[in-house]
Amino acid sequence: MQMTELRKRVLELLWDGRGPTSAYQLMEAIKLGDSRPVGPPTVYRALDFLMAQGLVSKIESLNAYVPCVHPEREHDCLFFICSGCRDSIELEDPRIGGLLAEAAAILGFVATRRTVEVAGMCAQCIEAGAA
Amino acid sequence: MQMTELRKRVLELLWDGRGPTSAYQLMEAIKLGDSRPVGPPTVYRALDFLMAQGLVSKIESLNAYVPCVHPEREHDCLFFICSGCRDSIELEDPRIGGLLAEAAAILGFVATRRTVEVAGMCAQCIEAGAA
DNA sequence: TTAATTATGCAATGTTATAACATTGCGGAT
DNA sequence: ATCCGCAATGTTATAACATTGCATAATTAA
Repeated sequence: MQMTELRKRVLELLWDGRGPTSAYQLMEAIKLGDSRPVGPPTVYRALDFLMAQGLVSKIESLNAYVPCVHPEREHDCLFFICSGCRDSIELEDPRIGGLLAEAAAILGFVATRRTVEVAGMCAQCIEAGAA
Repeated sequence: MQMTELRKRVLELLWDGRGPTSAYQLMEAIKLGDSRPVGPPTVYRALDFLMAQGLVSKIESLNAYVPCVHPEREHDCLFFICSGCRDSIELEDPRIGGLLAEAAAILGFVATRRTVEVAGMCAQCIEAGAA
């Protein structure tokens, strides 16, 4: 289990990208770059690895991927996704995790993954008058 | 804007289904039933309508659809999705909506849609020893 | 009736993700 | 030295999910 060239490349592309990036966009970017082209499984495997390391999150409502802001910490990510600029804002709020844990406990449900996403429009895009 | 036969049929199938149902499963169910077969756009349009009415929610992390438990009320849905039985449990917790609204306000973000999903295993499946 | 709107049918295509199998390259054990 | 094991990647094909564009039918409004 190690950070190979390919995996590093995918992570860098995610950092460079402006907002959530789809697996196929990553493939395209790799093909255009210096590296040799890769197939879908290769990209998805790299993404799986990066997600397992907590370096990347998937935005389920977009089927796209973003680098995590706080790779070092355990992350209870919370995403705000702007339909104007297509970018996402990542926040942390332990209280939400707390409420979800509470609800899970009442149900006797053992949680393994959380998805909290809010779609809408960011302050800048509202300012800019994006409908 | 009305509840046509097709839309009613899709809603009934979602009610009858045990857990989140994909659009293609719905197509299959319609084909097997008495009605004449329909194509993907037809099913997706019916789902869009039902979601707009607040009768159905999409589970983003499954690409599948469930009927809403409280169609009448404004719904702040919160889904617990079991990887054992593939069923989902819908809850309401206004406090989560409150926290998300608070975070949005701080960002100046105008929210239009929320997705809160917790994956894991339900009490029954744990009991049954599903790994 | 006509015209406008809304709903559906249909074919093709686009997008996202995985299955199944083969290959490479590197480490250690015989 | 060679063989084996293993993680990573490559390759091909296909599964699964979703939309576009245009044509037709049904419903409503004037």
